[in-house]
Amino acid sequence: MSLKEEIREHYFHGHEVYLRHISVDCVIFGFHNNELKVLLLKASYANKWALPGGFVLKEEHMDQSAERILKMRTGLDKIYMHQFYVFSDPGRSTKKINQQFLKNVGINAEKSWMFERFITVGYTALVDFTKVIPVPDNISDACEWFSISEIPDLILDHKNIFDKALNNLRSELNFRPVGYNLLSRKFTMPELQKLYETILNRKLDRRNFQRKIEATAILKRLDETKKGVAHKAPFYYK
Amino acid sequence: MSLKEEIREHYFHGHEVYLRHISVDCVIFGFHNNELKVLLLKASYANKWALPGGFVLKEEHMDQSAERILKMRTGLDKIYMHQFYVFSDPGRSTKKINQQFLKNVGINAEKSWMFERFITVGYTALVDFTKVIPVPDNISDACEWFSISEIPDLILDHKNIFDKALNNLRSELNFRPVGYNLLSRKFTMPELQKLYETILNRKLDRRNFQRKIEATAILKRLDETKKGVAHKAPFYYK
DNA sequence: TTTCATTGCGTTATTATGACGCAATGTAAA
DNA sequence: TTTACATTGCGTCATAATAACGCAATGAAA
Repeated sequence: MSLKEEIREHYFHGHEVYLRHISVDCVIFGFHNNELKVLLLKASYANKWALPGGFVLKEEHMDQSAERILKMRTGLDKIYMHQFYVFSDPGRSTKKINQQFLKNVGINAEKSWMFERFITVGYTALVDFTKVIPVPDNISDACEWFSISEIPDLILDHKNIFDKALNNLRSELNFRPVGYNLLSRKFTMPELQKLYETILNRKLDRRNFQRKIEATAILKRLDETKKGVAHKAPFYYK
Repeated sequence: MSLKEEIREHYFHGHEVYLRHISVDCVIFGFHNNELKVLLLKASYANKWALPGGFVLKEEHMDQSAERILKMRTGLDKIYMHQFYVFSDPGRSTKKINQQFLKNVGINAEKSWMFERFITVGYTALVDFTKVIPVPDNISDACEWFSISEIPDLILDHKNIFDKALNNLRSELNFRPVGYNLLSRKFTMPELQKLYETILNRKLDRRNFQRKIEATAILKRLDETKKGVAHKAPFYYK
């Protein structure tokens, strides 16, 4: 099936496969070069970027939809995903953007389930940056990581969704040791601290940080040390 | 329009007014006689009880749907409602229960948007028990308060929804002074403490409790005292 | 060999939390 | 009228959690 046929199929018969009015948007966080990143898709039809999203199959749990979307965009499996908010502003109309998209690919449509109103559920995932192979979906031109300090223009209310996800991550970090899902299996304390500082957007005391992490998280210290600049840096893993 | 016609209208044409596949369920908490209560509807067609629920109008924000449902069941206006979770298990089929209901009222239907799968968003509200006038909806026989220690059999996954709401309330109470939305404008410290103890399901130290509340919440102490048994009980209001 | 940024492992001060003492109050019983 | 007593306001003290900082050891770079 050609891309155009796929799109036609989706717009004219997607409602036979997916639930109407409901979508899922994923805010996928990664960490690289001491920067917190988020995975975005290039929605060239709107000349903007977008969060990876999708729809809920008729017999599918929404958590599974989110995991399916994550898998398709990153290749990653069995990552814990967490719903954080429902966005239901009736003003978040996807109609215009879908019509523009169809026009671009040369499809005429008066009516489609995709023109109707959508309520979207936001999900977050914390992934190991190095394990991700970004794959755009078939209506996007690119799938790339963006530093959270340099988010481009996003379609619809995706900036709002992203902001809420980041706030959610920040508050969650305070009372759950969820951070090292963003790092590789092996990491040093300074690396973990840098990650926390980036997410929380403030400096932390090196010594207090180490104490607190060792108290709350179940980490195992390895004898191995890092080869780099100054002094030993024992490795930890979860 | 007769009730039967209303029901027929809802089952056969409701999807022209509401979004398909999406519902809202409200867990409305109150406090009375030193007990935490929840408002339930008698779904006699299933011989069980149910959370007050409803659907999302085509041009309505979901928060407004929840407020509309609250208003209809309690008469209360402008109460802050808070979404706490999306329930999307494909196993939560409303089809059977709706068919049973239609059979009871003597309507035949092969097809209806109400037979399709629903994803529901849970909302909580904390209300002043004394201000509520419970009103059943037109498919229920009663609307009553139940102590949370004596929840009857609930339809579908409503018990699960209720449990999640209660957990949500408990954890929220720890870091936000949200409790006195459940009390009248004027209340004493012992009353507020009893409320907290009921929600958290454990005893609290009287003196430490007072200290903490006065530290976190913006309460104003009145000169007025309670007429009752022993000693003065200064009144507070928010 | 020296320099120096970085790290591991501490101390001290401050604040938050939990457990409890005690005198004052005001209704109810004597 | 007097006494008893449950309850309240206001306090102390011990412990735990948090924040701020000292210092010697390390090991690559100068």
